[in-house]
Amino acid sequence: MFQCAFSSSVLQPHSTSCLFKHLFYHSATPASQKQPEPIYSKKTEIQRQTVRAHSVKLFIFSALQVARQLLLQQQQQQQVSGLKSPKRNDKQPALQVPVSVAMMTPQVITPQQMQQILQQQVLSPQQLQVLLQQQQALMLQQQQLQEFYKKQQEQLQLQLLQQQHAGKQPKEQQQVATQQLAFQQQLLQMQQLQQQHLLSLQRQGLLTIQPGQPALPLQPLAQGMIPTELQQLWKEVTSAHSAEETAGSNHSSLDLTTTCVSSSAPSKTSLIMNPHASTNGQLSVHTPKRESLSHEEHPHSHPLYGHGVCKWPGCEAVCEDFQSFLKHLNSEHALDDRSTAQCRVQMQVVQQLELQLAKDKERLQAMMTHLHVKSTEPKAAPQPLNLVSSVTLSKSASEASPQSLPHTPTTPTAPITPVTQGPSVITTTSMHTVGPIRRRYSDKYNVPISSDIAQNQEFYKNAEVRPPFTYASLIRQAILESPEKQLTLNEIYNWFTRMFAYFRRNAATWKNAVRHNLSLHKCFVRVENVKGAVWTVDEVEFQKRRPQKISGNPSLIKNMQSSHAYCTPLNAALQASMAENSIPLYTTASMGNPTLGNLASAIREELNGAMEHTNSNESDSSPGRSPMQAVHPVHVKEEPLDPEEAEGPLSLVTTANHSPDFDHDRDYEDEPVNEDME
DNA sequence: GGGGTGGTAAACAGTA
DNA sequence: ATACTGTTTACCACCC
Repeated sequence: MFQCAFSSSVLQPHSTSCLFKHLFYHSATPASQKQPEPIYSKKTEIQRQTVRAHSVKLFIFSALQVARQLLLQQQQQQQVSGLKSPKRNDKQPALQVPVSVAMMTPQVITPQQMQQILQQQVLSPQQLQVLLQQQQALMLQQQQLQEFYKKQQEQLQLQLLQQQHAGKQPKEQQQVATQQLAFQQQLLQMQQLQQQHLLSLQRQGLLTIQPGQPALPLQPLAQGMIPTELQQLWKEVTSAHSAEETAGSNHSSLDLTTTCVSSSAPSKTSLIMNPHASTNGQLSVHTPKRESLSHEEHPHSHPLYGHGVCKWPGCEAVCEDFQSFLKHLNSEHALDDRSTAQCRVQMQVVQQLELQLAKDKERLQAMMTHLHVKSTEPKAAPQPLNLVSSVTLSKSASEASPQSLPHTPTTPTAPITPVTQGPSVITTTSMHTVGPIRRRYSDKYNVPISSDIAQNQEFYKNAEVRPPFTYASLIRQAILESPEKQLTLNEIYNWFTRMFAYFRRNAATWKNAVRHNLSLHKCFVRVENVKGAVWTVDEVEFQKRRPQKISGNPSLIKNMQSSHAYCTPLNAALQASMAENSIPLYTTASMGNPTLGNLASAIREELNGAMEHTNSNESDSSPGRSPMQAVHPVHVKEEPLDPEEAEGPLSLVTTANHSPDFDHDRDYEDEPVNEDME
């Protein structure tokens, strides 16, 4: 603002280019890109402490207007009294001096003037302090610049004199001309930059310029520029800059002049995100000047304008052409509290999105790192199963997506069935639990392993989620999924690693557990084969122990038995059962709405076994085909991962809501009825 | 509190 | 000798 470039700058210009770079930097560099350089770190600090609020900004701006009037008088006095050296004024082209002086004499306010300001405008002590500090800095700066320009002028003068004395030396002439031209160009650039800020001010409503008013003099420098005009321009520039910086002080990426893509409608904020505006700061280069100049080349390049519609969030006003759009933008979306609030909202939105993006990136990186590590695991454990697992892993890696991570249970690849993913999606730490898990939730709560694995196949493959099933259930599933319904120990290992990312680590532990279970449970039968020993499943023995679990919920069994239709009653029973058992992991709060169908499948699967134990022959749910009819100890499943084919209970689920068909019942019905009645 | 179940660790033996 | 396979035991935890 008035503190801008010249205010506290300690610039020691050693060349005109340096000077103008400095100016250009302050005028063209968006607030979002500005780094707290020493030049104006003090300034920014003051800004942050004093002029952060918009109201304060406007207030100071008004004060600046007063100061500007005083400065105009001062400037005139300076011109009259001859601030410059008479020598320079003598032969120097008249146009250069005033311009340069104007350039070098920004709103330097004397303490007396400040007092006048105080008399006219009520300034708070803080504001006054700011102004005084600025004033001092400005005076310093002015002196430096004047000295600098003196030297420049003298140098030019000397060169001109040399030319005159030495006659026409085309080379030197050309050099001087080049210098002057460069200088003029730089000044012209400055004018353009000032014009940018004028336009910016216009857009922000801080400066009112009539359309027909030649407020943006673009005359060549040779035509001269009234110092007061330049001074005014400069003040506008600095004021505009202060506005920008003040507004941007809250957030590094906020540039009120350009990046205000905020949304008045919170629900639309994420959708309105302009891809161009999301470049975070790059748009800030899109200054009004460039708009005014470049939109003639690219008439519709404004990020807030497209397809004849104002893209200001929540606006969508139709603007026939770019000019009308600009008019609309300046009138409807001027710098006011509303727009500022919208920008702040958008700022927060962007912040959130950036945060989210950062998290997702980090997550992706972690996934890739993890998968990469896993892919190298076979080297450490050169086993056939690991080879297979590595192959599977590569596939999984290619399919891996951040959504598959357990942190994002709502994502597509995450387990669709909240029931089955309940224990899996709680936390990451829970998934990586190495210690003993005393209960396998799905086993306990009768979740069908086949359907769970089938539906959450990708999830289990990619996420190190411990499957909520006992080793016995998993082993059995692995064996039943095999074409021959028999697997070697190594093949079981292989299945574990292939199907579950969790079992790609701590191999010694879980393999020991697998062996332990194979030996411990009578349901696993070791069969000597030609190639060696294979393991099979004795479903009878396996089912013997399962009814125990559901026996704890006789009401559910009763409900099931009395139900002829599986849809609603089953779901109701399931919910009731959940309520009774107070299964926290299956609550909607933690996992979203559970898929009742899948829950029903869980119950159905378990009920198949339970009911077989209680009243297997009265399985009313399958009038045409009792579960026993579908029994086949070795059921070949070519597509074990297909939910419809993987296991009966799932089929029950999927079909139960449509028709009580048990064509696919083949899981627990495998065991003979007689043995179920045991 | 006891029994059943499940997970983990470990020892041990046999085998390739 | 080593790794794998298979058995067994022990301990602990959870649930009923």
